[in-house]
Amino acid sequence: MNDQRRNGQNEAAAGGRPTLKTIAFMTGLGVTTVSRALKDAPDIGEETKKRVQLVARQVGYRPNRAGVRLRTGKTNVISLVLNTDEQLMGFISDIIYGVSEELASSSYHLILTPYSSRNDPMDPIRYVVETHSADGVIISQTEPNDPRVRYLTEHGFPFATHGRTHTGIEHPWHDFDNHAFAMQAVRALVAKGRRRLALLAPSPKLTYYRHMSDGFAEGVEEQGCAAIPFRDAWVDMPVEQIKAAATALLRRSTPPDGLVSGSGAGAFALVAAIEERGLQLGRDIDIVTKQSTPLVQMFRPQILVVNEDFRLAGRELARAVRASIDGAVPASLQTLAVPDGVEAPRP
Amino acid sequence: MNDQRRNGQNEAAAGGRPTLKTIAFMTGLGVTTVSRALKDAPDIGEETKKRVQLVARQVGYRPNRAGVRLRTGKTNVISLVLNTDEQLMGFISDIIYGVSEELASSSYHLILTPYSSRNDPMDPIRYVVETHSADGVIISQTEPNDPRVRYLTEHGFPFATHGRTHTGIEHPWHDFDNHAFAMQAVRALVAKGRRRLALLAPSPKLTYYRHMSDGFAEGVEEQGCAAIPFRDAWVDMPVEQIKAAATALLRRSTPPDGLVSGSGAGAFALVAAIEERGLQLGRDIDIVTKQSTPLVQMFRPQILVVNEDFRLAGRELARAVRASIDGAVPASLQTLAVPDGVEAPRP
DNA sequence: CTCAAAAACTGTAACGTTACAGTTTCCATT
DNA sequence: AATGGAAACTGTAACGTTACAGTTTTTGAG
Repeated sequence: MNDQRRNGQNEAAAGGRPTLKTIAFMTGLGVTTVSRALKDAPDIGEETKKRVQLVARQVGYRPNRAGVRLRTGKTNVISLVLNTDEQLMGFISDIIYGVSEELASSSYHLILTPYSSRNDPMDPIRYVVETHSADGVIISQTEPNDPRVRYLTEHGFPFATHGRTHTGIEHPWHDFDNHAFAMQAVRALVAKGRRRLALLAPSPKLTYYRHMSDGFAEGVEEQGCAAIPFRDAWVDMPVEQIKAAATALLRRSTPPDGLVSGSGAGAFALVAAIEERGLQLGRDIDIVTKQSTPLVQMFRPQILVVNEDFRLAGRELARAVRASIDGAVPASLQTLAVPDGVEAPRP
Repeated sequence: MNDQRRNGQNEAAAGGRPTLKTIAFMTGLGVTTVSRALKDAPDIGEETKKRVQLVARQVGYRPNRAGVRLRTGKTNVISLVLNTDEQLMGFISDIIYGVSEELASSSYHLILTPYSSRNDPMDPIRYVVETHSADGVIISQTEPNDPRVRYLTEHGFPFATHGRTHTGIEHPWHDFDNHAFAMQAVRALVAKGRRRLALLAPSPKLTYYRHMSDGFAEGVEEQGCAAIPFRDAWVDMPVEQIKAAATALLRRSTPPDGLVSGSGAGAFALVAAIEERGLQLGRDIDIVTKQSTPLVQMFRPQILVVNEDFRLAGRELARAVRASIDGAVPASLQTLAVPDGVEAPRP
């Protein structure tokens, strides 16, 4: 009698989506048992586990995220922190897709935490940590002495960065080997007979500026050719400005005959400046550029390209934060994508 | 005595982040009163509200999302459903940024729900509805008879679409006026003396294929010029294929002298095909293209462009879902972005 | 001064989950 | 037959919030 009344209350659950209570009622087990059976706990009988899991599947049980989160504190969310000011960062979508791919088979949801350069880049980081709105974060545009890395480390908050730092902190990261890229680029240009090279590098405040510049310098030294400074132009500025700077560069008394572009978009600006000046790609001058989509290459087959796989970056970053959340040591979560080499001009 | 012991228990809250209990303890009020004071309920005294809100600010109180979500069922999340197969959908990042901008000032978080064309596009939609992992969804790549729109409507689940449908269902949407775009493009080309026009349209399965094609046809009729079919090529296929199709088109006995491209990336393929054929842009042939970044235009100043603002689209979509969640009627949540007109070639 | 009604405030329960501390059942030893 | 212990299962409480149904206090009318 008493039991019947108790069970009667459970019928309430029949209305919405199934909960542990629903399954407990259907199997005649306790809620705790059901919970433990579903997570394959050792103190539940094999027979029972099978039965519970079967019923759970039949009724389409999905754990209520709010319940889990409230009880355990685990959000099952990974936050990707993005700077929304970037205009030409088309590859960002590839990173996002890569992260998504990796998280698809997990229980994690991906949330985007945007910020504008007009505000403090620390704001979104502090927000996530303070409100614990995610279990881990992915950040990009890392700087040599990145305060976000310090903050996250100090707070023991799991994260992974796209790009390394010089903080002296061992933290999870994924990076493209821009040093190798620049060296390969220089070698390829020299092999084509170019002797006066210039590099369109990223903004000096970013870590990979150093890597790319150093690689370039090392390549130039190794090959014994001339490096012509590409002043006041970075890959992350508006293409019009890059083009203007490139035009100025080409007007010098000793213009470069080989250019290296640190981004796919930058290459367009360089090509535009070159052709406007009446020079011919492949004859008067050559370009090696990074590319993430075959846009430039299809357009100007003479261009030399090195592929950078941003989907891979997204996957690696997601994997790294996930492992970091699970307690892996940072030093084991650092991956460097080595470029395949310079792709020859298309026929 | 009894009271003292009770309050003593509250000290536990001092450890982590502040909760309603913390504020209740600090102000000597009940938890309920604090909760109501913070949401400006009418049955709380002005004096008390001020005091509570002050303390809340001082201790940096932020409502626990899991608590709210568990109790009220509201997730404070909006899901953006994305097809991760698209390679060249660089503008997707602009939509994302637009959505972010609009949600930044609200309590909503943005979560990304990806899917691959290899699976059923309904999967992510069903997932969100069944698990109630968001309060509303934004979907793109709408088709005339989109099953997702039917499903969401039937389930009374708030959503907004990027692109209209022909379902006969009044639902929230934002769209770019591709009909107007195509007509403007035709007029601009005719004004330049072009008489044989071809359109690089989107995939026929998408709703806006109709809009753009109809606009093109109407323009051609109005201007009394010839429409040359652009066979087997759509803006959403790999650029190499577009280029190949364009090359074939230009080899016809009566090739077009004016091209309309439904996407910025497509324009690159067209320019490549044109120049490879030895034709000169602005002299032998003209192109009108949609663009979201000034890449093409900077590169080939002769090109005619119509701007499409994807950030705006993101903002409008976010606004629409939000309003839809708040119960606004769908018919009031439909916005059409009318193109500014064709931008003249740059000097 | 009384009393009704309005204003201001509060305790309890519940959302769905899991950690913890049991309790019951069953079996192998003595 | 008693007993110790392992195996299998369960109830309670708590995470932080809010709806609901109160209770206390204040106010104003008579």
